[in-house]
This record gives sequence, C-alpha cells and structure tokens, in this order.
Amino acid sequence: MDETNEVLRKAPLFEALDEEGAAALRASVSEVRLGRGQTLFSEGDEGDRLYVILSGKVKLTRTAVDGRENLLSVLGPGEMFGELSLFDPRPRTASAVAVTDAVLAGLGHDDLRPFIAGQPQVSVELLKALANRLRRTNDAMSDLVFTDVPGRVAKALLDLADRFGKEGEDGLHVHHDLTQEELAQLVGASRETVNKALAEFALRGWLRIEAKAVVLLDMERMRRRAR
Amino acid sequence: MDETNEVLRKAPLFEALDEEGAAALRASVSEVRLGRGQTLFSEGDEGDRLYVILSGKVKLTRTAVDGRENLLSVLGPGEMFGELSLFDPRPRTASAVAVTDAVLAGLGHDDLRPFIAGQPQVSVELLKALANRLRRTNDAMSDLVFTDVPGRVAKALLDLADRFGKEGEDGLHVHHDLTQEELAQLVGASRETVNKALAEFALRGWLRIEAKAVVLLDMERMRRRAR
DNA sequence: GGCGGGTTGTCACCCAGGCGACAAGCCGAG
DNA sequence: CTCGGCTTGTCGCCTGGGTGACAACCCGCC
Repeated sequence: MDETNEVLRKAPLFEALDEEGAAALRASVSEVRLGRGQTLFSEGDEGDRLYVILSGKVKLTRTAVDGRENLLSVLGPGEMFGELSLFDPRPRTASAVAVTDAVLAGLGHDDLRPFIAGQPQVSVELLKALANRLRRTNDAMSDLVFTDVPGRVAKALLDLADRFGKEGEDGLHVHHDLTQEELAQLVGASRETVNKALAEFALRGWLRIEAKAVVLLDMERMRRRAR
Repeated sequence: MDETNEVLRKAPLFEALDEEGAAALRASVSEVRLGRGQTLFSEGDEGDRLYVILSGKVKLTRTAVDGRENLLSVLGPGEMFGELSLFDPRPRTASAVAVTDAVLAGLGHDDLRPFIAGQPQVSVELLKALANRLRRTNDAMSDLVFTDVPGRVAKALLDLADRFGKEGEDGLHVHHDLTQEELAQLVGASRETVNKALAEFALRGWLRIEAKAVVLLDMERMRRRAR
C-alpha cells in the first residue's frame, strides 16, 4: 500500500489536495488488480467509479455494432479514467481493458463529491484534465481527416514515446505493450496498413521493431513524417 | 439587455448560480456582436474569455498547415465555447467564426474564477459540459473510422435537427445555415461527396433540400442510415 | 437589369487503404 | 518437446471517396 500512496500522491488529482484531504480520500480508495486482457468495465455498464492507474497499462475501447473496435487511448501509471460518468450519470461509453497486468485505485462517485464541493482545487484539476483530453481528442479527429495512415502511426508512436519512452543506449525505447492490431485500432486503420507503415519506417532506419515495443532512432524524421 | 438576461439565465452555466451570484456575474459580462463570416478569435490567439451564444450561430474550426479546414462544431443560442483556455492557459486551438449574425456574452477568465471557487455548482456544471463534449467528440471519432460519408452526413443532420430543428407542417425544418462546403468540413469529407449524399437522400424522399437548410421528411429512415 | 463572386450539381480519373488469404514466427500450456 | 493459437509479414484485388474541372445557379451590388 506504500507504493499505492506513492503513485497516488503524484497523480494530479491528488496533488491538489491538502494533506488532510488526501489522507481522507485515500482511505476510501479500493485497490483493483487486473491480469492482462482482463476487462474492468464494459460499454453500457453502470459506472460510478473513477480509476487512477497505479501500475500497468489500460486501454479504453469502443465497439461498433458489427464488432469492430476502436481504441480511444492507452493509459499508464498516474493517469485517470472513468471520470465522465461522475458528472452525468450515464452508462459507460467505453470499455476498459488491461493491456498488461495492472493495479488500479478506484474512487467512488460518492467519496469524491465532498472534495469537489469542499476543495475547489480538485475541480480545477479535473477541469484541466478534461480540457486537456478534449484538446487531444480534437487533434486526433483532425488527424483522421487530414493525415494519412503512416503519418498517424508516426504521431501515435511519438505520443506513446512521450508517455512511456525510456532513453536507452541505442535510442528511445517505447514499450507500448500493444499488438499491431491494437495499434491499428488506435490510429483508425487496418492492421495490414499499420504493419506496412512500421516496416517502412524500420527500413528507413527511423526505428527498430521489437515485441510489443519499438525503439525510436530518428525522432526528427519521425516528427517530420507525422505532420 | 433584457434579451441577454433571458438567454443567459437559461444557459446551464448560470442556472447553477444563486440569484445573487448570477447578478454579479452578469455585471461582468461584455456583449459582442458579430456579422456573418466575422472571426471572433483565431487558432493561436491568446484567449482568456469564455463565450455564451445569445443569438445566432458560431462555428469552431481548425486549419491544417495546407489550409484545409475542419469544423469541430456548430453552436447555437445558449451554448458555450472557449472554456478550454480557462483551465490551462494555452493559446486557442480552434478559431471561432460567426455562421450567421450573432450576439455573444463574453466572460473573462478572472471574472469567472471566484465563482468556480465559491460555488461548487458552477464547476460541476462546467465539468458536465466538458464531459458531454468529450463523449460527443469520441462518438464523432468512432464515426470517422466506422461510418461512411453518407452515414456521417445523416448523423450530422440528425444532430443539427436535435438542436436547431423546428417542427413544421411538412416535416422537421433544420435551418443549419451551413454551406455544403461547411457541412463537408463538419463530417470530414469532400464537398462533392456530401452533395451526392444529400442528393441521394432527397431522391429517396427522406428529406428536401433548401437554401442552407433541409427539411427532414423521414427521420426513421435517416436514423437507420446513420448507424 | 446586368455582372461577378459564391454556391451547387455532376462529371471522369485515380489512388490510399480496406479486405481476404496465407505463410511463417513465436509463445505459453500441456 | 510439441502442438495450437496468437501475432506478424506480405500478397493482389477492389472500391470509397478525394481531386480537378466545368456548367448552371442564385443573390447582392453597381
């Protein structure tokens, strides 16, 4: 539970709280452990909890009527999701599935409300988070319209690099834990096309492909290709 | 200014305030009048105001490097925009342009802050609005990936109908005030394809096309085509 | 009432990228 | 060690829809 505190303290949502508030809130946290591939909640479920990722990665997906999937985002430690249903109590509009084994902190609707009312910093923090999300989503939309698949793949990799990248001897290691299929769903393209784009990048020496990871070798070129 | 109060009172953001707060906030409102086609602010501008539409319609657009445009949304009376820059003070990420002559109420950053701190209802209202926006944007994203252009056009029209439709003798009149070009930017397609889709719908008797408007005749079929 | 710029309707052409189909690897479970 | 099921690498075919190019409008303005 020490580790829990550690990550929680750094999560933006909690940073805003005074020590007393943070302690109180932590008391009402429930810890959830998920194995890779395990579903936390599904589209359409009733949901009244918000989650903060302590370790591991979680993907948020939407399923079309015909079963095809769309990946809204991949989140890692410190990031939060499931907050939408806090503000208007509608069913969940996306499913949450663990991409790797993961540990989450779950906060109930009702536990959180008093803090929103009592500590304006908390709502400001939430508003910031949502505003940010909205900007990113709008970016993604523009990309879907204007950028070709290789460009979107490049963008996605750079974004993943920002968040999960680790500087190594030979380049920036991005262990994204996604299959190419999932990567494809993330950028809104077919697996085949994503594969081709990756191969192309590798051929040009911009990156090296590893199992559920890539090593970025030429960020500059990647960035140029992305726009 | 009476009309101003009228619409403002009904805007969700203000509904949440007590009478006293609403009066105080209204005092710091500045009124802006725009002619059709006039730009309120542009991508990249510094922005510290939030706007509520009193009358008319405003479009939010993004421009790609090559000049192509993307229409994020069209907003009408009672709706709010420009709130993102309130929470993290980055430059505007979209431009706001009047689609028709319009009157807006502008609220400054600094005028609003005290209310967020003092009246939790206000921040809850803002959070709801953002959460909603986010859901809609996510929907739009899925549609870009999964739905073909005619489907997206149908969806867009139904959405516009929801917000701007007026029941008439012969069907639901949707005076959207958009050119086909703008409609195309809204659904992320070319003007030609949108035109073809509209013509197709008209041919099938699902709608009638009028200048900057359509009359929906068979909502059921439209809805079916949309999914 | 005639002119000019912004819309709309419709072509023909072309290509990015989806889809189906397989082969080859890789990995965890028995 | 071996088998079966994911995952990856690669085809070729086919089509939705973007692009360019006009002609016909429509409407406000001189």
